[in-house]
Amino acid sequence: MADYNHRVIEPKWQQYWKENETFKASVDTSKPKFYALDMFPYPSGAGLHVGHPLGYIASDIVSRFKRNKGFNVLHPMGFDAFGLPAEQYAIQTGQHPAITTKENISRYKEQLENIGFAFDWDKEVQTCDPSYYKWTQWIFMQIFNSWYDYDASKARHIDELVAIFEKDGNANINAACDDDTPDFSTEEWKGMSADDQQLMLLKYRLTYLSETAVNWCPQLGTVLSNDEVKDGFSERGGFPVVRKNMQQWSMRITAYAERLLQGLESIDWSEPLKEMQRNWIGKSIGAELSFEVENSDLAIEVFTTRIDTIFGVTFMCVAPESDYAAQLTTPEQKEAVEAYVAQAATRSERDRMSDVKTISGVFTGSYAINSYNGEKIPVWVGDYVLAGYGTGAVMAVPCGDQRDYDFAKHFDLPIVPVIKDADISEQADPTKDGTMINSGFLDGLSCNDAITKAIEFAEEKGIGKGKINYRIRDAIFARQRYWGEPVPVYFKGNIPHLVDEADLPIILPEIDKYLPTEDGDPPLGRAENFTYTPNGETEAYPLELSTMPGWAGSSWYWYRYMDAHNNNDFIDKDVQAYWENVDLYIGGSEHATGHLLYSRFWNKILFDLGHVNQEEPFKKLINQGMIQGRSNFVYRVKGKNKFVSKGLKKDYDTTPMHVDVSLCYNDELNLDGFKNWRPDLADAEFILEDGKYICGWEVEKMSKSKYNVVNPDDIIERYGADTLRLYEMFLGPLEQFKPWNTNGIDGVKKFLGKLWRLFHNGNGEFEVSDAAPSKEELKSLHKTIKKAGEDIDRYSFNTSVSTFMICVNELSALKSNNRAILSDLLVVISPYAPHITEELWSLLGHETSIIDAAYPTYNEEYLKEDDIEYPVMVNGKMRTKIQVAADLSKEEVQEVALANETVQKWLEGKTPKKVIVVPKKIVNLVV
RNA sequence: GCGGAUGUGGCGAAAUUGGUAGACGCACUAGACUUAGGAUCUAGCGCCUCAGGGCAUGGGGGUUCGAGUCCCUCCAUCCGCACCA
Repeated sequence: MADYNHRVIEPKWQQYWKENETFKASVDTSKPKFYALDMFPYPSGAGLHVGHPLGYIASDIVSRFKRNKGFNVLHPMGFDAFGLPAEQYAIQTGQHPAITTKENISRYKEQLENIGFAFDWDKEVQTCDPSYYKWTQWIFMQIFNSWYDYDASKARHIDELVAIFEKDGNANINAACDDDTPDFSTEEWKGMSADDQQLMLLKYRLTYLSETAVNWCPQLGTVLSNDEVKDGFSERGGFPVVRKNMQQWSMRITAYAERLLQGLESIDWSEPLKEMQRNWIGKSIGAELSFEVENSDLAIEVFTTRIDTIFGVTFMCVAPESDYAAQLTTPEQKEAVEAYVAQAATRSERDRMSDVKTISGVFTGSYAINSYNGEKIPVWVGDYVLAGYGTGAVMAVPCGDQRDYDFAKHFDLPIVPVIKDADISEQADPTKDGTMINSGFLDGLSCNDAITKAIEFAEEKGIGKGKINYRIRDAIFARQRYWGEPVPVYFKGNIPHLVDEADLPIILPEIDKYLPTEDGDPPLGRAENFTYTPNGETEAYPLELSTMPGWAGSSWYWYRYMDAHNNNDFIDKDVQAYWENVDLYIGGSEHATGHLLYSRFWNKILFDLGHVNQEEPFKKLINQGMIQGRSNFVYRVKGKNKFVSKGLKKDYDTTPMHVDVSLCYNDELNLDGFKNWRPDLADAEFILEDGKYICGWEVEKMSKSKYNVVNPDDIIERYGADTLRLYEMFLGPLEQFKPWNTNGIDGVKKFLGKLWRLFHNGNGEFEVSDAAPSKEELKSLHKTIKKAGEDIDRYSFNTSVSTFMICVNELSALKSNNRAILSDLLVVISPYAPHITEELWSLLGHETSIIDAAYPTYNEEYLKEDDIEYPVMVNGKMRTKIQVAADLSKEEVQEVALANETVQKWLEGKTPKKVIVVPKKIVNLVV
């Protein structure tokens, strides 16, 4: 073999790894473990583009590096295979989503294999596989059988709750439950029918049924997720979407709000990502307060973070959707309020959000009593109050809250200042520093002291208490769709029961059409005999017709990889104890408040119930930046089939037009290719500059319609997988968003050619020397070993590629072909460019894969300089450079510097006040 | 509005702890070898200046012998949340 030929080498080694099961990982307690995980892809019909593998390449590099370092590495891959596009395709074509999914997966696998990843395919999981979703259903059952004990701060088995109810009723427990849960005694519990007991328990279970609003599209006959709805219309088809209440499964993630927040402190995630989760959880510390209503038994409950401003409350405001609105309206105001509520209901969520400037509201006719000063305050309905947050009612303090202020100004309600020196002539002042005025017994206190005092008062009078509120809502756990996991629940009457564990999995049934039934049931309603007969009974009961949401299968998959073929358990306890959790997780930040939050939630439940030994699933998380498309443009002269090169376009009236990026090389248009691209361009004419047609470009999202999609297969065919891998890393920092730009790829390809030539003589024959390595060679190598190792520790892959280039350049300059040097160098480069290094490694005569080679350690001895050059500065300005031996002390360097002629001249006989010698860097004399 | 990031040559970018800013690569220029190759090798490549030297990390100010890095302030771009009481 002569020249470096990736087309021969790469398939050869991919085949070798496959045959030898090189990447198979199993428990080995003699070695430390390392678990590298990628967010598994949804296999879409479009296949992979060059942006997808970015994170996989990074995790692959770390995996291979860790393996060379002696770790037992688990690096699996699988597919998040339930999802909407396959179902959509099924609705249109009638093809079963399983077939579409299977085809897409095999395409994805082929593409992934071409890149040479060190995946252990034996551990592959597919969420749509019954042997996988059996355990998703099993986990659902564990969650169903749990309740959350706030006193113990953990989930416990529902049987323990039943035992408590039997002993003490529910008076003494502090559990997460529905808001409308009544108090009951032991006797009352025992007096309930079995069904009523079940309905009561459902109010405590960590997954429960409740009425929730969904986006219902009557024309499509289906429920849509929030991101499928745009401005009140379905994204697909543009049909109107309405809010509709449906009985659905939810997961009580709110019970875990505090622990999800606290847990962030213990994990190594990026600050922006943690911040996103914190915002999503939305903790706010305040107080809950109840206001009596004049001439009524009702009380209005509010949540406030500023109870110190209680004396500044001049009105109350309730959300139009809240029950308060109807309850508090007096007969005189009935007509006005009903009209307002009806009008508010027609405005879509989005209208209300985008139109925050318009102030609207109406008086209910009722008055509340401020228990702190006995004052009568009017109760209004206003759509700036949200039904979904807090209690759906607020105490309005116009002096301290801008929305209350605007409302008060608009309806001419009083504004009472309660903080000294706050200027509220133009707007509210929400700041919390100052002393209280007009505030009765709070006068003279600071805001913080006033909060404490006001809460004490409320507690004494029994009208309120300190409270922590969270913004996070329970997660809806049902989709009225076909292509998802069936929920392992059947109904006796309206009471849900779990199927027997032995009957798992509940297989997704075949149906004739992937659409809802005529009477509006989900697609599963079409299945024949989709029923369940409990053990020992003869009657068949209907099964739940909703399927699980997309996030179900992805909320535990990292555990299944550890023990993918286990038929007896979702994971073997010992296997889990060995692999623990994920050491490095790489994926996009778009999952910040979805997958990553749900996964932490489920993991905590599994932890509480004793199924896993780690409370957090992902120790270290990196968000790889998206690779954007780099679109190319040609400029058509208006009204003509003539195109003008970018540099000359200012002289013409032109319209830009996307051109396929594969027709451009370094932004120069391939004219013949362009003419053949589309029939209407066959007789296109060009106005060239310097004989070339130069295209314009812009960074956009990679998409088919913009003709900027780059397929990794094309890059691999032309440049090779090793070049692709190195180049994606070389493109810039992993976390950064960056456009794909093939312009620089030649440099990386050249580097691999140079590496190849280090091992070959001028005739292209393999030739290495067995001579002892020279000092320069050792220095170059050890510098590289050190830098590459440090770079991986801080996930700086782009700088490592530079380091390799420098090393290869240095060795070429030294005409080095030393076996020992090159052998170590190969191991260092192998995580990045596995194929070429395997080939050269085997040419060196090694019989095992380079992935099992020991990573070389560097020796400081070789890194020492003979002489060090110190710039000598006087008052920070550079004067001269001195050469000194590397092992001189600071004082000795200082002496040499002071003795230097140029420096002497500058100092003009003066003695510097201060001399700063920075080791191996610089000498600075301060006069 | 709130929160978070980012800002360095023609371009992608380095600079890990405050210590010679621009490593490495692309593009560009010149040359060598060839006798067409999108090959390889060598050299040059921030700006100004005749030079000594000066100016440069979004703008302005500060701390320091010394600032891309720390502090204050303003500007621009991107992302997330958004009437959250």
